[in-house]
Amino acid sequence: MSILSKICEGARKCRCEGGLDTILQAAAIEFAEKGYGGARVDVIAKAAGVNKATLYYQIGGKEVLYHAVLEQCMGRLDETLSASVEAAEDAQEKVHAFILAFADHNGYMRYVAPIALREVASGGAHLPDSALAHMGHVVGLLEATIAQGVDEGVFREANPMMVHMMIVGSLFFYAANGPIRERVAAANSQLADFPSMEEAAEHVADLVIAALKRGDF
Amino acid sequence: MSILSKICEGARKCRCEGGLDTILQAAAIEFAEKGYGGARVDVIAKAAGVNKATLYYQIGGKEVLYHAVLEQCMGRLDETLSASVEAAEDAQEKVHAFILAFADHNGYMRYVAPIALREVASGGAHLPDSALAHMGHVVGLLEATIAQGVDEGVFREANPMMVHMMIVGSLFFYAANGPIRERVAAANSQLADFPSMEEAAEHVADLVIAALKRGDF
Amino acid sequence: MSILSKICEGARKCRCEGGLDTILQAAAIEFAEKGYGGARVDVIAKAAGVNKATLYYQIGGKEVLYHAVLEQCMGRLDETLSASVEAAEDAQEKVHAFILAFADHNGYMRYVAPIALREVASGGAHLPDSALAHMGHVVGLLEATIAQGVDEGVFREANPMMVHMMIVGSLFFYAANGPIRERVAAANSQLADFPSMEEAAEHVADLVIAALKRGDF
Amino acid sequence: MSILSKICEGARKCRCEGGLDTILQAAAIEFAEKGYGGARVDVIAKAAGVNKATLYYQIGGKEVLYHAVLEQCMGRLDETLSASVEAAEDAQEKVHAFILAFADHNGYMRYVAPIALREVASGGAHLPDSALAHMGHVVGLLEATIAQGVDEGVFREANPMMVHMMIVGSLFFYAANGPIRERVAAANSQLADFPSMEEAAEHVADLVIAALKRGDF
DNA sequence: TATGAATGAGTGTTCATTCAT
DNA sequence: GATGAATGAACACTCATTCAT
Repeated sequence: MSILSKICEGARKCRCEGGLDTILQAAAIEFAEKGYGGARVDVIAKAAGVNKATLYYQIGGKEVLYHAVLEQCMGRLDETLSASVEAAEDAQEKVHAFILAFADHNGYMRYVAPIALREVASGGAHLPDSALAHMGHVVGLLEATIAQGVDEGVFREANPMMVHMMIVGSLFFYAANGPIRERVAAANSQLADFPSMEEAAEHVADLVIAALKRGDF
Repeated sequence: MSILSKICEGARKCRCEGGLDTILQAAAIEFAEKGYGGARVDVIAKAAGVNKATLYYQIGGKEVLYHAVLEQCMGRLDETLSASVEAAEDAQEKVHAFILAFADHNGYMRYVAPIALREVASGGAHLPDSALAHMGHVVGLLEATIAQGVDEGVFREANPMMVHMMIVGSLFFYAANGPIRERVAAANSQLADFPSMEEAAEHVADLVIAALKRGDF
Repeated sequence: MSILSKICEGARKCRCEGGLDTILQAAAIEFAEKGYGGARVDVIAKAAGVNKATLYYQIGGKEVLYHAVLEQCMGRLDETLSASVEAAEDAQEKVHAFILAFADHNGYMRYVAPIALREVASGGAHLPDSALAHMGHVVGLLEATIAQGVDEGVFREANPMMVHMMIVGSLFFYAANGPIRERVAAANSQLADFPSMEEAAEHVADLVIAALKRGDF
Repeated sequence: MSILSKICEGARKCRCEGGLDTILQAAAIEFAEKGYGGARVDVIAKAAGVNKATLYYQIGGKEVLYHAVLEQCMGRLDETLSASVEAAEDAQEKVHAFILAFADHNGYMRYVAPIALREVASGGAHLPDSALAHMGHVVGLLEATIAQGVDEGVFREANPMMVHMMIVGSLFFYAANGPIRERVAAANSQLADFPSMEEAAEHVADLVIAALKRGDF
């Protein structure tokens, strides 16, 4: 059973303002900003408007909280992507839909990107298996889509993991990079003009689709 | 004046085993693994084989240490890339050289990638201007190379920042992703076969060069 | 609002042995013995029988603790003196009461004197305004009493600050000087016989009253 | 042998800028301002313009340094007072000379007063016997002077230690109290007018002489 | 269920002192 | 004799976690 389910399980009726979700959201923001090691449980509790002891009572500790956040993020991402891909018809559209849905992600990207980048940076030190399963499922989506494209005769064979890395790496990086990009641009006005997240996603889509057609992976 | 120079300035000769560089290396590893907030000065000192007070005498504090690490990383990266690009002739070769040099980076990639990913994740919260300058210079390299390619008639106009994000995001992500990739693969044997860092870099190079030719940025 | 009130404010109920007052007392003793710079928070916590973290939770830090001690000392002194002076009838009796009450001070003198001497020595470096207000009030008491004496025709005009310095300086000094006095006396038996604190206060009272009558200030 | 002599002894030829006296002066200022516990050896060394290790080589440690400072202060005070008293003729003049010389003390009062107040506050915890001997000698001076006054028929019998406390306490306190006095006065303009150190000393002299005549000690 | 209070184990940093040259 | 570098032992303060109600 996943961590989130365990937390939400049965009798745990959280009467606190906003319930468990408020806590998870506050935690996501804090973990995104400071990383696991730099995040403070006090800060999360205060931001969520609950007593620290209540947080412990409801969730169980810093690590459990972090796992729950990761799982929720990955789960929602998985859902969103699955739905988007399923809604598209042919392989090329599916890839396009995957990339755009990923880049948008209902606005969650704002804290999912930093958390994911940090998680990658730590080699997945805190990544629970349940989150990993979602990741595997997403790569599986891509795999199936590529296979479909090969069947359709539009794509060549490609390593789905490699394609995934390319998409995800670029987009997470671009999503989180805003503040730094602006500082670089402030120092060099020639670089001051960069695309929005959505435009960037379109570029990535063009690139990836072209590469899939050419067999560059 | 840069932080590193300030630290090294004048006669401050470190008699400890291996000198300042040992400390910086140990710090790089610790910061890479745990992030700024999770890194412990004690651990760095012990790994470097120096007394914690010596570290403070030589460097001055956790934040200064982190800045020095960042600066050294970025500086070396800047140097390596500049040299590689300069050694190549035409624009296409320059881009190829840039990407491969970036991916290799004398083995430093192992801790540069995690540090960079975390720094991006925190919005550059701890990024000193001197490190930023190196980043700007690297983007400038790419800008000049693209312009040269346009002159040569092989590339179309492209936003250099966007190109940079694409390359750097993918490669840092791929470089740091090893452990997670393996866990995903362990759970799904169909995904078990992925390219080495060098091969991945070649893929990225192919992709980027093709996109520059087509004008996909 | 004063520091002490801030600390005691609202529901912060100290469940530890003896409550906040035990901590303040332990702190007073440590600060009296070692001074601000030499006092150790660990020692205070241990002496008060509370965990160091509890002390921080309840009070907030070394400087706040010191301020709270100062404020409590000055506040109690102010109260005691005000009451004693008010209880006396004519000006001469008031001065006498002031001096004797000051010297006794419910046994608090033991640590108030050292703390005050050190505070004076540091030029009031750590003296909070709230403590200063109490001091001002005490000098005001003296001022009013002298004015009353002038009205009564028993005293001549005098600088109240000067009178205050004289009384307070002598008595604090005498109160704290016990151990040194004894060492001097041990080396020179002719000096071995000195008055008790109460007798000393009587001497000071005689002196000061005589001087006020003659107009020596 | 006294600490100072031991330090200055024989072969120790201090080549550093200003020699031992610069160090002692810097130390006196630091100890006066921060107290023993709050004083920092680094600060003293830097203020004296010598290397910290040199200070240790020449003097031997924080406590020895403090003892040396105390001894020098007390020694100079003893000398000054002895000379002043000896130069006066009758007992009343001697007391007057004693008090004025004490208050002036060649400008050393500025740091002698704080140091002495703190030393008293700590019960003489760091007071070396050699410094105590000087104190005993000074009290002896007063004793002899009072005896002379009794012989001359102008004074009555008095406890010399008590007289000493009175004089020294008031004057040290007044000397060090400047900054606090001004803060009190700033808050209550009626108290804003106080005598100079010299005038204060005259007041004290009047008081003490009158008391000695009346037999108030 | 919810929470103010309490705490053991750190955490970055400083200090008096010593070492090696 | 003089000094830059090195260090063990603190030191003020914090944190994740638990307790008592």
